[in-house]
Amino acid sequence: MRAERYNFAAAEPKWRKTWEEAQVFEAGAASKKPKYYVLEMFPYPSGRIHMGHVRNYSMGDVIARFRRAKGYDVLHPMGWDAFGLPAENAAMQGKRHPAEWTYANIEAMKAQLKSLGLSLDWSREIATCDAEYYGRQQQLFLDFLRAGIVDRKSSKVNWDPVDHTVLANEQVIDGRGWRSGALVEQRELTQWFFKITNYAEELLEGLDTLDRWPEKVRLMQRNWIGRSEGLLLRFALAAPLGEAREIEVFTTRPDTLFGAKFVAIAADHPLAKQAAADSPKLAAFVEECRHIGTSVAAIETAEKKGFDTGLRALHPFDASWTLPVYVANFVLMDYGTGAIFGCPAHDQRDLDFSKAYKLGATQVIRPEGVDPDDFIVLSYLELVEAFDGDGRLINSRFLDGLTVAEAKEEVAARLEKTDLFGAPQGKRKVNYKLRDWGVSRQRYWGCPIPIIHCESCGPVPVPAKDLPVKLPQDVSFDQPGNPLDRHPAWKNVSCPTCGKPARRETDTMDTFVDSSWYYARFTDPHNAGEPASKDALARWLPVDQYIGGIEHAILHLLYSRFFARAMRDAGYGLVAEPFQGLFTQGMVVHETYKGPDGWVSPAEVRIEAGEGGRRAFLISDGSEISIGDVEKMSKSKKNTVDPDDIIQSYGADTARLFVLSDSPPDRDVIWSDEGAQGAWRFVQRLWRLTGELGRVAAPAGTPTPADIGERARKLRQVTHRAIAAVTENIEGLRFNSAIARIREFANELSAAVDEVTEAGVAEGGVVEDLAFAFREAAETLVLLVAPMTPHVAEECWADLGGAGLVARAPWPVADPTLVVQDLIS
RNA sequence: GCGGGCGUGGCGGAACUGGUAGACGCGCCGGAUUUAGGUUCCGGUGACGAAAGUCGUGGGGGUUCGAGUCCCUUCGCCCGCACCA
Repeated sequence: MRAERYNFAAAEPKWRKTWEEAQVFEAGAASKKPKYYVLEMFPYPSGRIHMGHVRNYSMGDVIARFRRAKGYDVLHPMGWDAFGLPAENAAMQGKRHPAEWTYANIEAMKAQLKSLGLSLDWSREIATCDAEYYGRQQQLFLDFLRAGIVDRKSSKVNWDPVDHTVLANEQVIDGRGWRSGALVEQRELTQWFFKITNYAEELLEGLDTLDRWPEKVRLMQRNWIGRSEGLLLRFALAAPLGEAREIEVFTTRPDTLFGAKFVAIAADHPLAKQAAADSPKLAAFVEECRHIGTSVAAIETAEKKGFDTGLRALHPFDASWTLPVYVANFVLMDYGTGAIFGCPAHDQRDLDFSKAYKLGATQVIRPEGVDPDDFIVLSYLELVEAFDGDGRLINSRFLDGLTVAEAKEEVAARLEKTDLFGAPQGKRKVNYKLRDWGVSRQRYWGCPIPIIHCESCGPVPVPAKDLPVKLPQDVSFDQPGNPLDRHPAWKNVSCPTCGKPARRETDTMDTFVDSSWYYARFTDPHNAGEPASKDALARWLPVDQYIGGIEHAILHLLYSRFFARAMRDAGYGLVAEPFQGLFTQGMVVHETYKGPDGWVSPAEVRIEAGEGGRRAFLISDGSEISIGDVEKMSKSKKNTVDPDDIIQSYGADTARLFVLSDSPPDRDVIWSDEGAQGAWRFVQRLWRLTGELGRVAAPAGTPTPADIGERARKLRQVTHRAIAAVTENIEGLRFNSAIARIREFANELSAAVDEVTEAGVAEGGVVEDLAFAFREAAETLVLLVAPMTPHVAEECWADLGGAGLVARAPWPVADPTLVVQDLIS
């Protein structure tokens, strides 16, 4: 007896068990098929999944199921980005060991993810905190070291005083630590670096090949790499200061050299420090510059300030022409050489500075087709905007009349031939904003850097046979800092080379290292001898479709792109671009509620809708509260919805359907209970409609009747047009449109059933051709909706008497002759 | 400042290379069913109009037989980067 309502609570676990037992989702079973690798950014095991995860993984699952149906061998794995600070913080507060905390969270989240019915290959599960994983990462580190991609150098680092660790430049936002929010201090430390700058050009060029990435992300990376072509140029000092007799600057505008009015150096520039030694006032100014914040507000409001060092620089083309040397607050030590020459007429900052210190300005470039009288100013104080466009050179001696490009070339060519202190005075240089990636972190819960420091031999790699260097379990978190540093038994070892007493490197790797190669590990997740076999990498990489949040547009994605190249150069034969297609999904947002005592969670709120609009009331006492803006789900605003609650009351299919419908996947989707109910109704409707269709459809396996009548042909057209449209929409990742089209198809089928029922054809069996068309329509509906709502699809499929599992059924193919529109004049 | 995205009913949003604007859903209105429903089913729903019809894709202009879509111009919102020489 067919149940009137679809019972998700019984059906969902049943089908998940069936899939698992049949190992439907394990990759590599049929390697003759073409491969398709779909990957969603793996989660941090915080303990609970949130709606963002549901959305992210539902999208990936639609793609995985769709591709599987299209005949691909699909790799769709899942794992855990399991190292990181929260585990240590939890350890400090809750007295639980980070490992215990992390693995418990993984278990809890895994159960939640499983309840969503995702078509994941769990046999490939990895956690970055497993020695099985991080041991291979240590191997990679040593491979990179051998390949010259790892460096150890003393450098100024960003020190987070709250988290007691070093941060990469990418992890400093507005001068504050990205996690702690603490003001970052500068410290001089010896650190391990990955030489990502060696790959700057390649990483930049590679962006052009990524035509399935969002333009926005490619641009963000391009800006981050920050390539600029220019000239390194040395100014001789009129009189030496101690040993120093020159200043080197970097410029992208050597053409404006005859418009130079001053040279400016950063407050941290060695020359500034030297000059400050003899001048208390200059020293005070240098100190002041240090304290100016680098926040957005500070930069916008900061005046251009400077201080004359008293030094004078000689113009490269005219030794009788001296330029004052200023320390200036707008010159950055960590870009270029930390020194510039200022051309006020053609650079806004230089103009502001020049006006403040009365340094003058000479216009040396005039746009073409402009009346000189309209362009040339009598006094530079009349200049409001520096002209940085194209034109021809004026007031520039031998450069006069040349274009900007020609003048750049001319100046570079001349200065490359000019000698200054035994070397060419100028040198063409491509400069990048990108810095080397400092990976040392003074934390416990991370991948140990596999190095032993020996007084005689220096830093010695841990021999391959001793990998993995495992984290010790017996550590304490009763004081700040790195517990590894306070663990003598672990720390003190003998040197692998000379056998003398030595100590282990106690720093661990930045957790971004862990996530920079996990996509590669998934191809061969349990390989105990190497990160992954060449065969496995060759079989599966690159990832065909990667899905995740825009927040990783720079860090994670750039590091991963770097790692793929580094692994290639270390002999793993990886392809350069790890992610062929990238999709950045929008957030799940929810309206907020505020009562007299602050934010109220949706679970405590009852919504009443009427002609006066929607109103919110507290369930507890019935008092009315206000409805606020729709915002990103967050604990602070209490506007979160727990996926578990939704799955409990509506089932996984409903949750999946809703996060995929309504909004385009790259935009935010507003979660609302009304919307969830809409999805719920459709899941129920699928079941009901399948029953109705089953009543008028031919039995499974009925061959196409020779004679197709008009009514049947119309129905087949409806079916095949739906196939074509839904297929196209899923391929284009327009899941919202795909679902809309499926609902439309369902509406059309309802109408068709009504029609035949009214016409009386249904009772006692419809005619053969129509019964066949209904059979086709019913199966098609189930097949099309299966990637989104896989459980109910299986239930309907079984009810229709379909062969095998929907999860294994091939995707329907649209008949072109049925898809073409009838001509309308 | 530089860059990216967007502007369509009460709301989220459809509309392929120009071809019936508003698919699909939410909400709302009406009806039905039920011992019982915040969760079921059916119908209606851009605006104005009694109707025929007219007007409608941020504003203005243009190309075209035909424009949400193409061109010019203008207004507004969101996001990212930012003293990078």
